[in-house]
Amino acid sequence: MNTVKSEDPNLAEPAGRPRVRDRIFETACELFYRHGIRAVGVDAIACEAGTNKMSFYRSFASKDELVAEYLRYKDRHFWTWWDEVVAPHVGQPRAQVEALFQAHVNKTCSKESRGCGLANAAVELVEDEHPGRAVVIAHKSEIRRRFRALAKAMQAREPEQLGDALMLLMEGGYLARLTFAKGGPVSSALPAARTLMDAHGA
Amino acid sequence: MNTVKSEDPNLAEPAGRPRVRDRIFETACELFYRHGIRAVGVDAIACEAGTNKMSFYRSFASKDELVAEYLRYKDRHFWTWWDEVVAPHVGQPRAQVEALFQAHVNKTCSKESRGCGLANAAVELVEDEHPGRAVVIAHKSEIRRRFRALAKAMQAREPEQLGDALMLLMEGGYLARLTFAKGGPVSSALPAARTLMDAHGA
DNA sequence: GCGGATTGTTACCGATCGGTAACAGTAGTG
DNA sequence: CACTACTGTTACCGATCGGTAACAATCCGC
Repeated sequence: MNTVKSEDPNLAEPAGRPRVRDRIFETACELFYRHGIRAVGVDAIACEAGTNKMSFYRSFASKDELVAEYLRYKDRHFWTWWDEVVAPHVGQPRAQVEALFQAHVNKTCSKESRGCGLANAAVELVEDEHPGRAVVIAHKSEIRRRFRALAKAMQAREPEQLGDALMLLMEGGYLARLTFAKGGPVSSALPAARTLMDAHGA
Repeated sequence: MNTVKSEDPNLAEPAGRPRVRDRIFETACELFYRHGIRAVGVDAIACEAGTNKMSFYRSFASKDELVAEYLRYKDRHFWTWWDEVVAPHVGQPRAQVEALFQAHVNKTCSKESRGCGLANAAVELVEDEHPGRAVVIAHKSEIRRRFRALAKAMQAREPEQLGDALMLLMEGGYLARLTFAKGGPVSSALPAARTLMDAHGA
C-alpha cells in the first residue's frame, strides 16, 4: 500500500508517512476478517493497534471509509494471489483453473480461514450507499469475467455457463468454510471443477 | 396504535397464544432476513411490530434467543420447501435434484431474495457460544447429508464427491445473489448440476 | 361484576457506538 | 534553537445497544 508516495486523488497528506496509520489499518484488516465488520468498533481497532480513537480519526475520515479501504486491500490481495497461482501455466487455461482450485482449497481449509472477506462483507453491508458495496460488486464481477474468459480460452462448449459454474463452486467453498471446520465439502471443489471442464470438452 | 380487534382471519394456532409474540417474531424474521441480524435492534423490531421493547422481553428471554428461534424457523421453512419440491419425484433422485435446482434458481432470483438466511447468519454470528450457530451448523450438515444421500440413491460414481459438489453449487448461488442482482451466475446452477450428474453416471 | 393475565407506557440502567474538541507531549528538520 | 508535524490523552457529544423496574390500562373467562 502507500509507503512512499500517496496516490490519493483528493487532498491528503502528500508526504510524511505516519506509521500509526499503517498499524491501524493492519489491525483493522485482521479484526474485520476475523470477527466481521460490524462486530468491530473503531475503539477496539485503535486500542488493539496500540493507539487511541483520536489518532484513528486523524488517519481515516470515517469507519465506512476504512472498511472500503479494507475491501480494496482484500481485492488487490486476491488478484495478486490469483496471478501468482496462474503464472506457472501461461497459455494453459485448464491448468490455470486446476491450479486455482487447488490453491483455493488449500487456502480455504487453513485454520485461520474465514472464507472470503469480500463475500462476508456482501452479507454484512446491506445499505446500497455504503462505499464498500461497490468494491465488493466490482470484485465479484471481475471474478466472473475471468472465469468466463478462462472457459472461453480453453475452448469449452458454452463457456459462459462453465465459467459461472466454476465461480459458483468457488463461492460455495467460501461459504461452506464458515460452517464446516475441516473436511467440509470444499475438498470436492477441485474434482468437481475437473469434471465440469471435462464435460465441456476443455 | 393498532386496531383493538384483530381482523386477522387466519388464526388456527393453538388457542390462547399471545398475539403480540407472533407479531414480534414475524417482524423480526423479516427484518433479520432483509437487513441482517446485527443490523436490527430489538427496539426496531418491537416498534415495527407495533409494540414496545418491554413487551418484547416479556416474550423472549434475549435477542440471542430470538435469533436462534428465527434460525430454527428458517430451518423448518427450508425443509418444508425441499420436501415439497422433491415430493412429485419420489424414487427418482436425479429428477429430485433437478427440481431442487430449478426451484432454487427461481427462489434465489426473486427480487426480495437475500440469499440464505442461515448462511448469512454463519457470516454474522462469529462467537462460538451463540445459540444460533448450532442451528446453522446442523442445517448445513443436513443439507450435505441429503445431497450425498441423493447422489448415492441415483447410483452415481463417488456419490460423496457429487453430493458435495451439488451443495457447493447451491451455496455459491446463495452467495452470488448478494452481489449480482439479476442475471447472475446462479442461472448456471441447474445446467451445472445436470452436467455433474451426467459425468457421475447418474 | 370481578380477578388474573396480558399488554402499553415511561423512565431508567450501564455499556458501547461513531465522531469531535482542546490541549499536552514528542519527533524531526531548518 | 525554534518551528512544525505528528501523536497521545482526556473528556465529551448524541445516539443506540441489550435489558429492566414500576405502574397503568386493557383484555377475557368466570
